[in-house]
Amino acid sequence: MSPRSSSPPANASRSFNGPDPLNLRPLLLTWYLKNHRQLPWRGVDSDYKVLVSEFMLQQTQVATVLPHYERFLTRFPNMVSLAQATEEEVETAWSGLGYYRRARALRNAAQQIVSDHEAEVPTDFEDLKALPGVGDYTAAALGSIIHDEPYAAVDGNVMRVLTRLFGIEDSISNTSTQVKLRALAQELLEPEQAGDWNQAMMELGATVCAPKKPLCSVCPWEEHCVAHAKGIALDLPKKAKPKATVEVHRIAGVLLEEGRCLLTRRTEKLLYGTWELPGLDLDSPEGARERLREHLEHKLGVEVMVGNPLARVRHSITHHRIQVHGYAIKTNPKPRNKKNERIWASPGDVANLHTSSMTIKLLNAIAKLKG
DNA sequence: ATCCAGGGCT
DNA sequence: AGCCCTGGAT
Repeated sequence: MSPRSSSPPANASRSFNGPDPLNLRPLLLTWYLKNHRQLPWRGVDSDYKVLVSEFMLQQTQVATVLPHYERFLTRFPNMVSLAQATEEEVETAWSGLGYYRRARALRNAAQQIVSDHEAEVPTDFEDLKALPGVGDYTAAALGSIIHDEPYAAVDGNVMRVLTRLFGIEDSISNTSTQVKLRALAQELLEPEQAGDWNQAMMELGATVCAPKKPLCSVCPWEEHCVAHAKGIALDLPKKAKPKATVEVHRIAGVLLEEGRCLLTRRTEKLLYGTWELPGLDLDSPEGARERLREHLEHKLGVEVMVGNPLARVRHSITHHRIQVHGYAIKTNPKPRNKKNERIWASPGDVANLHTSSMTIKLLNAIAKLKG
């Protein structure tokens, strides 16, 4: 056994062992300035645009966000227009993006920014975190990108970069690991260029330090990366096992009349409040027809006849695997529109309602059938 | 068809 | 710790 107690770690002032920030920083920043993607919210002098982009980018990848971002900005061009919009208007503009709570939070955040911060995204970390829908990550992203405040932003990309760079094999599902990674990110941060630094970390994670196909040969940190040296990059980050999936059968009634389809408001927790074809969620498809008939007669208050299955689509939400069964329905008499509950919607109307991708998929399947 | 990426709230 | 959505990769 060789004695090792006599030599303290070279980086004793830091909470981690491994590459030195002073070496790492210029490598990443140079790489970023040369290689980053041109995105519509990058390099703009608009706190509002950054705010909208950060909310959309929560749990959502750039490619998915892009088309929604442009539409949303056209619809709500500035902080005040968003603050003054109704919840319904904002949800509609958010349709298809998912995690609809974010749309409501964003509107509420805009209202708070207008009323408490003179319509400008605040600078102080606690003020940022006090905004609805803003947690540690988003507060740091907004503060650094808009105001160049030295807050380290740690999202999933950054956690992947850090666990690989330092060869951290603890599960990132543990809160304690996340705390450790945030501290690490804060020490690594280039405090003079926090906005570029955070975006560089995320850009590296998104484009080079990818989950399945890391492009180590073009990584500015290749020679410093512990996981790369050990050949375990693909094994990191470690995370907890996902929950088992639950089967859900959505039994929906297709009421068609002169090119219009009857939609009602969803009352189940999943996708709550979105407009959809009327029906019910079941654990199994047993007795679907009869259950649907009872449900619709109760819900619509008319006599209901359930016909043939018209279409079937699949949709997965988190750990729910949903099979949507659409049955042809005849009623007597025809149910009437009812404000905020029932609407006979043309395809054009559907675009102006708060819907989910599940419903759009089913409507598309039916439209294809009918030609 | 399945797997998996991606933050905040309660 | 459990819950929420969509789409791209495989």
